Amino acid sequence: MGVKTEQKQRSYEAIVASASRLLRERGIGGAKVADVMHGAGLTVGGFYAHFASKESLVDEALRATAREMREGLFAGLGEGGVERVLRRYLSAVHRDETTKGCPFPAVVGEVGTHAPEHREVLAEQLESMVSALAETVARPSVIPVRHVALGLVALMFGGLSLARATRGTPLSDEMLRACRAVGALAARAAEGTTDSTRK
Amino acid sequence: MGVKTEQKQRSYEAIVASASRLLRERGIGGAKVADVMHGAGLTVGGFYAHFASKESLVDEALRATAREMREGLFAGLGEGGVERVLRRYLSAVHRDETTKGCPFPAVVGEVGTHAPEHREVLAEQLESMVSALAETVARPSVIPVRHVALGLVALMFGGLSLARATRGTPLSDEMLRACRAVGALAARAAEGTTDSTRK
DNA sequence: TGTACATCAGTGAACGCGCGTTCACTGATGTAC
DNA sequence: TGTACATCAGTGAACGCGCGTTCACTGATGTAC
Repeated sequence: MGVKTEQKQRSYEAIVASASRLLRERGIGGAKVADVMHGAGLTVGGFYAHFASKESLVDEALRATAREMREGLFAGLGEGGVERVLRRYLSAVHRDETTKGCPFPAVVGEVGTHAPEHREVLAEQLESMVSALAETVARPSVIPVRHVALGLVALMFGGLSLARATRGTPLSDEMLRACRAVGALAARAAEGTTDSTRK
Repeated sequence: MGVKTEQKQRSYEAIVASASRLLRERGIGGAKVADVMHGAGLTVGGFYAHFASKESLVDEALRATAREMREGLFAGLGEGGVERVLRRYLSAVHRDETTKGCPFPAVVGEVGTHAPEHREVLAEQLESMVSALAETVARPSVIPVRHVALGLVALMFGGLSLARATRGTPLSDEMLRACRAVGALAARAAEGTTDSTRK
């Protein structure tokens, strides 16, 4: 097991890439096996030569997309990079390019309500994101750096999810803007900086 | 139209109440028509004497649950009540009682990915929540009160959604606690209060 | 070098199941005379 | 007061469709001799 020809490996990667797109765009239920295979240039029947079930494909795509997001979002950022992360994550581009970026808005609701089988993988990927974000939080901090990171992840995820769900209404852009402002405010307050009037 | 016997009106209310429970617990896709009717003490076939489609039931239940949440969450709170709202919303009880409370964690992901037909109703109910929360934000504020409310709603929604999706893992409780702290920090920072070391 | 056979990735139709919706029917209640 | 009929809320089986999964088959590639 684990031994694959090059051709099969290429197909496997095409399936994961297609699933990664569809999972973010349509969620777990919306990423249908036939559509995923079609997106990989293959047909339905071949799927089970690569994965034991749709469930394991979703887990794999969730890991792949979360890692990809971290690589883009935190690239070249260290301590003090929080505001840049907020601007990248809570941008109109990120909201509108639904096949790329963060997978959480498309899957968290489903995992919370009727797909607990993905809870472990989700928690593990969320933890990775929190840890990565914590690296960009300024020290010293008036509350634990990890708490700041957890709160900011909730704000970012919440803001993006709500902005996507209200796309096309005035609330959507407003939500992104407000979350960037409130996130920056919280980050600076945690830092202890009292210059709260800075533009 | 609009004319109903008392009996039919009672059945209608039982259906909406059942849908309100199931919608919050299982989301739009998980709130199946047969289950909703069974929860109301009726059978499937009778559904279409009350609603034109599942879609209109979901809209109705979304309005009902969001209103109910606002009535509980903001009851007896005025300006300066933000921290109490945060403690109520981001509590373990609210996370665990999935048939009650906020409907957003169960529906926002679906509306964003594959149920745009509920976008209008969702946006309207979200707007009501933002307005209600804005009433509890302290004035004067260093950024618009409405922006503070938008950011806090995103933080609250995001924190509750993530805590529910990771229920049972250590991350879940931690997320609630961190969001309460970061929310309070942001609210105080907006207020201009510099006493950021208050316990 | 050629022939027979094995291996392997992928195909596409079919299966089983669940869901929203429809519809002929039932049983209770009200009304005309 | 009793009988025939209309109305109305609800029943439960059936329909059509979509989805995850299975499976007999195909066509290409590799290997033995």
